Amino acid sequence: MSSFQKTMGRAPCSDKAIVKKGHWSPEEDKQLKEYIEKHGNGGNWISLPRKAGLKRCGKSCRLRWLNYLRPNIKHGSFSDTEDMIITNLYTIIGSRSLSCYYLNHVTDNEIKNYWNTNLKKKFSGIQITPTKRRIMQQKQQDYSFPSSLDALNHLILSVPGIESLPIAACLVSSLTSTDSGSTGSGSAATVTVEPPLLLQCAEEQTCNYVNFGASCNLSCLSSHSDGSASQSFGIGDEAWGGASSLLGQKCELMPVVAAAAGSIDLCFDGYGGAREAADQVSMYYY
DNA sequence: AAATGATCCAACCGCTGTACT
DNA sequence: AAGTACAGCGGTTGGATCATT
Repeated sequence: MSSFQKTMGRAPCSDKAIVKKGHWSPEEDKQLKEYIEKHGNGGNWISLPRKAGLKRCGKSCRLRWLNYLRPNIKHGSFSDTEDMIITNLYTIIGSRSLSCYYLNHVTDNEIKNYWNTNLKKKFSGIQITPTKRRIMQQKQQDYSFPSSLDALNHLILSVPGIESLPIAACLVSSLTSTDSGSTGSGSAATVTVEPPLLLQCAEEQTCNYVNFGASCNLSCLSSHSDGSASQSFGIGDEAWGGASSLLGQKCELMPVVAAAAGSIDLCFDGYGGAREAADQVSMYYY
């Protein structure tokens, strides 16, 4: 290390005269792998490439090791369950690293790429504001679950008649209330769903919704793609009237929901009732 | 078979946070 | 308190590959 680097901070990672960029060759991979397996990184990635005889910067070596060379890294397609976990955690928490925690042997970079190339399009137009995310994270702590996923799974499984988790992708939509009424008072909040969160079904079919209200009350409704509700009933004292308003007036089925017609579609709304409707977030499972 | 456009994904960039001196 | 090294993150890039014409 030069005296400059020793006194003034990290070595530059962009010295093009010295540092090679771009894809790694098999020889470089072998060199890096053998060195790390023999010596470890020594707690110093910056000096590693020099010691290993590589014309790469330390950061590049670190990424190559973490994302590709280290043992037990999985590459390839994701299962439905993994898809669900990634979607949930990436959407709710906004963290790819947390997804890594649940999906052993999958790198954050791979999750990020998978999200960007496969899932992002699926959920385009759906946005979680920092405020909403903060509320959800707070609620997650309130429930004392290690993750939002656990909290969701727990709540879903607590519903009578649901004995296994659906193979699910999670859609998140924001609901806005046109009044500040409380479901607890018996008045039904009027809820509108803002496009393009709900999209038109390709063909008429019936989907079954289960809405998890803020007080774990349920509304189970069936609707047609034209928006009409053919059945509506509540479970519990405070069935969320807003849901029927939603289905009766505005509901248009999401393509992914429609694709799963016949199965139960779960709408989780556990992060606040009509009182907090402006910050509500619902998750639709199929 | 060749050209073109779309998609995928490894790698890079720039930034922030944290631990340490 | 300030500087340094490193980890980690989100965003982006560009080459490789695939699909379509």
